[in-house]
Amino acid sequence: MKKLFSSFQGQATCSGCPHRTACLPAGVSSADIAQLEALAQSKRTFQRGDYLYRSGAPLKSLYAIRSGFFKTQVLHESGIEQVTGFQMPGEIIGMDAIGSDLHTCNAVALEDSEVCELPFARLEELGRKLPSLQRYLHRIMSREIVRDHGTMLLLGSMRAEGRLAAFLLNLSQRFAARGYSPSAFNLRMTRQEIGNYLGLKLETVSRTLSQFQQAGLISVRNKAVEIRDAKNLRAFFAAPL
Amino acid sequence: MKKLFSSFQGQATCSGCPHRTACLPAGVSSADIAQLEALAQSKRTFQRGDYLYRSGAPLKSLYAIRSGFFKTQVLHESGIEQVTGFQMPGEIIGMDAIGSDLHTCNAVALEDSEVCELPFARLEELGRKLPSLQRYLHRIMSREIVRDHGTMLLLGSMRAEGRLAAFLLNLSQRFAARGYSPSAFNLRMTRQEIGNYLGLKLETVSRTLSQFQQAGLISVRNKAVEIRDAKNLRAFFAAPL
DNA sequence: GGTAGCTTTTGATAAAGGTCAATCTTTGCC
DNA sequence: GGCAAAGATTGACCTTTATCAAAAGCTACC
Repeated sequence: MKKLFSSFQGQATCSGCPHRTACLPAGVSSADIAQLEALAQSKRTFQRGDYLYRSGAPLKSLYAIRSGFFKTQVLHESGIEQVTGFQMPGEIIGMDAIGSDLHTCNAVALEDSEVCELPFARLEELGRKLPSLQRYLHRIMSREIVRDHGTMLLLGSMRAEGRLAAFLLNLSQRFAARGYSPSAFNLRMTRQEIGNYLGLKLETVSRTLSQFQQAGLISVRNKAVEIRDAKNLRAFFAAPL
Repeated sequence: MKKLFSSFQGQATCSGCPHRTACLPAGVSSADIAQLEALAQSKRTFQRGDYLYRSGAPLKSLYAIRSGFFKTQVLHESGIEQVTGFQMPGEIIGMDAIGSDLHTCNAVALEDSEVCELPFARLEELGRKLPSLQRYLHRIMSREIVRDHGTMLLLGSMRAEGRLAAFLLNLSQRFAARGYSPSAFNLRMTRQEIGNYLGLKLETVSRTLSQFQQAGLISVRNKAVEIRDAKNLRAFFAAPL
């Protein structure tokens, strides 16, 4: 069989996964984990730039990120694109496709990554049998809606400083939730990608980061970021739009 | 029993509802409609400015809009707010609350309106019995995610003209889908609310509408809008951000 | 039916962020 | 290890949209 991208098929086990407390199993009662595990049978790997799925592709599965980083982007017919989010381990992606049975955005690996594949038809079916799984599925979809509302607030009501501050603090908090340092981490995306996500040009991202550094709020060197003054960074949430 | 806002309890019937083909029942096989109808037992009415729910309120129900118009808005601790959408008859709102069991935004009536109340616990339970309902619930949540991605694209990648053109065309298309004229309709929201939704100030909204009128693309007089040249309005989708 | 208070429009000015360009740094490949 | 390509920084300038202000149009309530 021909290999697509750099995918490889492997066995995924939730019980041994470091993200089991953040990922799907977190919402599923322990008695039912085995059935979920049976469903998440295959694991695929990706290299930087590989597509997990493309806009227009039929809905097959949801994907739990096991390692690595992804971005999702929507494309407009005019050629413009908008990054809609950055996803990290333990997060589930692909829910955009449920409404129309077609994916409506691209998901692209930002670094070498692994995902667990969750065939959606079987997930839905299993949800009918396991109320905890059904509930959890609803929860993660709702949370994506709430997250998107937060991004809309950023884009619609905050200036460049506020957007970037919120972005950095959000990454910090998500790293912390995974047991990594909340104050020192590496950005997996370029300034271009950050800017596209935040509705800013890459030059503005670069300038604003430099400005934060000047002010002693962070230190940046390329992709390496250290948050030095989270309190005052948080204070940038004020929106004179 | 004390009346909340201007609510009143009444009987909702899907079979006689003009929005049955757009609303929840559209996805539910006709044999199962009766069970859904039994669930949507109560109907509530609202006047302009009334809250359907508020941020922080516990999840109780989803709501199908039967008549009227709502806006949803998220609030930031700093006091800023962002309108996340405008909802019209046949649309379901309240899904923001499923993730945390608390509402994360306000829903406010823009004019006198009626909603059918769908108690969420019973909806979820019924979903386990009726695969078509389960599927439909998943679909509407996914569609809200996709809609939000579209709004993020507007906010992140388009200039004032593009945002407003997209906004008008989107309303047009949704009115058309409900059997109203796609070319002549009344805005239910103020310039202020449109601007808040689109990340623009009300003056910019007003100026851009005037500019569209000058160019012969639309005619506006207060809330009354007529789309005169949808083709060229569509051409404003180009994004020099 | 008149008046107070929104809402909308339009103008003048200012500020935020985009554009263009040059330079420097990092990364990846032969 | 060197070189090409991609990514990041910084500066000068310009466009877009916000801000402030004034006036006119609607709406609703007494």
